[in-house]
Amino acid sequence: MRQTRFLVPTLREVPAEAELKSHVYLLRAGYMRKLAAGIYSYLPLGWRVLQKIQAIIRQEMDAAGAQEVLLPAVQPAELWKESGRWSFYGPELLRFKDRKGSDYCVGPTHEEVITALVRGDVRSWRQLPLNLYQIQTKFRDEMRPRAGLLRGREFTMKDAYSFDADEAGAHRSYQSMYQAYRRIFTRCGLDFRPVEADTGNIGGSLSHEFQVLCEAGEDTIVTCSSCDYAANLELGEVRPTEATLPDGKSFAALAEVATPGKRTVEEVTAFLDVEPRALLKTVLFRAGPDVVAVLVRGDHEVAPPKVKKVLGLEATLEPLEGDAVQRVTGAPVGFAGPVGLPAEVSLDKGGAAGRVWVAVDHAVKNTANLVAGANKADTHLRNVNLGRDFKADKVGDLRTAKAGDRCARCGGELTLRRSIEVGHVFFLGTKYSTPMRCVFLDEGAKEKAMVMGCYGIGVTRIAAAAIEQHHDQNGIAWPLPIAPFAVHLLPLQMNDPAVTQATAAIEKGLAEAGVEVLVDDRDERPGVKFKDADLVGLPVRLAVGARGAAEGVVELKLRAGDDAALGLPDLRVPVGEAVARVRDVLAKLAARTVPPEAPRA
RNA sequence: CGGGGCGUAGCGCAGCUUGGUAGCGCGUUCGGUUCGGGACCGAAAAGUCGGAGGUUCAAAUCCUCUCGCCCCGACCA
Repeated sequence: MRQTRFLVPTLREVPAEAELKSHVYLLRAGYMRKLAAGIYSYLPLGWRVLQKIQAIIRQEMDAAGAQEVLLPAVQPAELWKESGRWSFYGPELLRFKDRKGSDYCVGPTHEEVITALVRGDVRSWRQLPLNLYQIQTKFRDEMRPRAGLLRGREFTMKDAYSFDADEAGAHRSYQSMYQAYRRIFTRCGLDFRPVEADTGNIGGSLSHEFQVLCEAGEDTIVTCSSCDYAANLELGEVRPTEATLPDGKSFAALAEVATPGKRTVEEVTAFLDVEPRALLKTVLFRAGPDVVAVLVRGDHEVAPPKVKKVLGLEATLEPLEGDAVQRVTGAPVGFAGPVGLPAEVSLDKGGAAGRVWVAVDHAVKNTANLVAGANKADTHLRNVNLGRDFKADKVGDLRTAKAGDRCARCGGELTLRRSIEVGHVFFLGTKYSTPMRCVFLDEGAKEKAMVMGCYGIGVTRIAAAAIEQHHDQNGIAWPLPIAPFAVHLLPLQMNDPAVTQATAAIEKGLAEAGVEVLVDDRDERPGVKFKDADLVGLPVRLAVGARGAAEGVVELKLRAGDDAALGLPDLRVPVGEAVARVRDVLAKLAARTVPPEAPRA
């Protein structure tokens, strides 16, 4: 491809709107342009990258037995009312009316559509398992789009849905997708971790996220330094510390202390001159009609997904609002404590009474003589102890992990790292198939709900994440499999016959060898071409200069700068050998992103 | 949605405090000299100053209201 015939509008200056490197370079190097907040046009280079990523996804999905379909972007409200999400999804769902006044939405995800499709055409156990996927533009009206492609409102997603006859089959489908995802992200050149994740609003019982390690990410994951345990921060398990609790005789006497206006951990610790770890923090949640009082130490944070899991709750935990706190504790916000909490409470006036659960984190159990709220305005209690002063319905791991905590599996040290979620797999069970009557007849002619899984990949987000992991101060350095072209060929003087001849010969040779090459045939000075080549970030650069061309040599250089690592001690390559050398280098680069598992037949 | 910031030529910005001719750099076009890490000289095109209303003889500048964009917090591929 000749660059004079290819739209690559590079910018010398950083657009004011961009901050993150991936965002800056995608704009500066001419990969995309913004149309509105979180909505982008992909220019030829950008579209080639997305197509490369999509091709990898298609290969792996097909190899895993999934079939590609394309579902509508515009969806009728009826379907969403059937699943209940028309009212639950919230303002992220872009809704509109057609000319007849009927409600529609632009699909943010496709569980409803796929379930409606499958229930109509799949009736027999003989047709299962079934895995359908699509690569499509999604729209989510995000409250805050940011960082270019990392969080757009319109984005490209691969979503897959599996349907099985039973749980065991569904687990096989889940595992198959999990392995396919590992291969996909490896092939995209990403440094990632599969982590245990919360099932969130999509529901289900099992879920993993694929997180790309990167400081610019919005997520935090915990990883163990000794074993391969990794989880989303909100779920990362912590091994309880050794009990420091003295026996009952060492409990100091319970005592009230006046703490006028001191509500927060900071205020109370400063006022009483104690460490945060000497405090007991009581956080109240609403869980349906019930209340959950979660007790963690002052230096810890509650992890709601863990609480939900430990208590085995169905309902989601919502923070309890101020007047409800007053109703439960009899005190204003800031003075809640475990001592003397009611066993039952009616949250809403005249409403049914709900239970008050007390869930205690290990660290609270293992620490003696804590300071806690007294359930009385402007008052705290000293020397509060589990067992003597209050009882727990459940003791468990309820807090967010901190760096330096111990791994629950092996006792190794936990590390917190920032990351970008590029994929998510969910085991759904019958969450959608039961209410939407997606059923089949089993071998005994008995009607059963299909067991489902759903699997998403952020295609556009992969492009951004790859740049976050592969760039330097001069621009992008694409991993070969998703680079828009493999080779950037730079004739440095367009008026030198030896240069243009050598360039044409190499271009032809590469084309015949099936190597994708972009030729910078613009009448620009060498400096401009080098700068733009660094910015655009193609893996291999071939520079053809007048001096070299006269001697019959060109310069072969890797964008990532690790030429020596690939056995390229000398940048100068004879023109006649250039194509062979490039193929050799490309083969070595390609070997870097081959998944460890054996290729499929 | 809350908090902060910004809208002036394709991009980056100045001008606004103290109203009066719309400017600079880059890019673009034409001519010339250059040619291995964003060259130089000369000429040129290009802006309803985000929009609406108001104050004024006069508004990019002052006032009001709007729209858009970016960044920080609760969500997710």
